[in-house]
Amino acid sequence: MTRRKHVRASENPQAVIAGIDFSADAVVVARALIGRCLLVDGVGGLIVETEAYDQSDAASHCHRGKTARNASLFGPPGHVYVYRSYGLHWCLNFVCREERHGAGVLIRAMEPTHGLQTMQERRALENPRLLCAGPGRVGQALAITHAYDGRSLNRPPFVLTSSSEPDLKLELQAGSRIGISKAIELPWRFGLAGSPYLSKPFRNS
DNA sequence: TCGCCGATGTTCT
DNA sequence: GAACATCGGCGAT
Repeated sequence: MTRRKHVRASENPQAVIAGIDFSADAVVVARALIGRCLLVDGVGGLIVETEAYDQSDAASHCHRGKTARNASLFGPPGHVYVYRSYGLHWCLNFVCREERHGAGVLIRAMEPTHGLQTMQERRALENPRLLCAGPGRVGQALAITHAYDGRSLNRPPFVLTSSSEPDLKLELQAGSRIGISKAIELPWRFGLAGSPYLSKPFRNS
């Protein structure tokens, strides 16, 4: 029997964080992230909405290759990619797949659980339901800036942990991604079913 | 409740 | 010059 050529992602232990193998496909990582707890300097909550972006996908920042802005998308998996959206908002992504390929998961919404008062002050907003309901809002609530671009999710200020109840069955929803005009047919938006903290409800299908 | 609009950095045509 | 992985405010329904 010949030696296996296929390199299992688990052979890259640095890419496994909180039980998630970030060298897997963006869709796999995007689904796995739902229900995980993300803290930045001790502030954050449960991830309830994500979107996957892949190099083969015309809507992705990495589709047209590496530039100064998206360089960290082509770096090691399990790191962070931060970009400025519409010149105003900082949006948080997790890099996945292998180096050189470029792929990531956009964190679109969270359920605030830690540092609620800090997030309310940063957002100048009381309503917990709207604190992290959208990628720009997540960036503001967690005080994300370009300074975090390229950092490892495995090191401070980032802490990514499994759910406190690992046996809990999370019901996931999938649908079209939001705010894009290309590749809208791909059902690469994922969310925690029934969560009131989503940026937008999922259409019933 | 809906839709338009302005703010504005990076990239592409 | 236009598009863009957005958001909040405003006026019209």
